[in-house]
Amino acid sequence: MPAPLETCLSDLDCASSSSTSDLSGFLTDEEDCARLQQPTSASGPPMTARKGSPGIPGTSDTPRAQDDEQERRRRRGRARVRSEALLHSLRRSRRVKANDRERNRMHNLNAALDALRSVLPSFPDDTKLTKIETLRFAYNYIWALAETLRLADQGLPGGGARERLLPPQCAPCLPGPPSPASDAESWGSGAAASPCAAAASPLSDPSSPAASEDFTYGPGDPLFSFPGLPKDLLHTTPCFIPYH
DNA sequence: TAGGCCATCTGGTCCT
DNA sequence: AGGACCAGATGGCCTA
Repeated sequence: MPAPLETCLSDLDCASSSSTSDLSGFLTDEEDCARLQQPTSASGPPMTARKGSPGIPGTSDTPRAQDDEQERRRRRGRARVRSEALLHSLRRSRRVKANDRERNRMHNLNAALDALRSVLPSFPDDTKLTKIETLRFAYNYIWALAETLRLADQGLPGGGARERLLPPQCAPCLPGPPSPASDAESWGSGAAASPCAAAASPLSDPSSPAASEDFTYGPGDPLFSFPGLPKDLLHTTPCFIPYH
């Protein structure tokens, strides 16, 4: 694992050549490095030209002391350029990795949406639902299915109502193994993670959005046409997701 | 050509 | 600290 960014940068605060010698790989072009430190190196001798001993205190105005001071400035400048390059490189590397994760996450989300589309009734023209249409349609579809079950359980004896009323497209909602069309991993391993788990609850609940008068579906709305469901049910159910 | 949809990048925030 | 999640920005593609 790479060292934390802050650690790397604090290591670079020191301008000595020994502390930066292992970072030269981050700069691909030493010439660029030298160019970027213009303020102190515009016309000075090369770094290796340093000769003689460090300046003696009290003699900093001698030509040799001035050369040493210039050399120290140049080294600090080079170290700063290297540290900025390292910072940029590490930030860039983390950004690229984060972008990759984000891309994967969105791909997984799209795969889940595709799985959802696959268990929804398809339209005759096979038009692919957009994301928002898929979510609204699924919401309405689940609501209508559960409402159908509720009415069927009220009016029909025995437990056959489900099998008779559920359209074949909703096989994953029936008890038993999940449909091959749905990727079990996309929904998680637990039963609660199943898309069918969400279908059961909100419909008979008086507090459900279904009971709200706020939303109504428009006549002929294609997203409210469910094959296999009683028409009179569809024409009396409120749509609690606004559809424009 | 405007508007809708989408993929991707990005920085911020939250969570483990 | 690193990953997940989120929302905003941006640009490409398509269609009416």
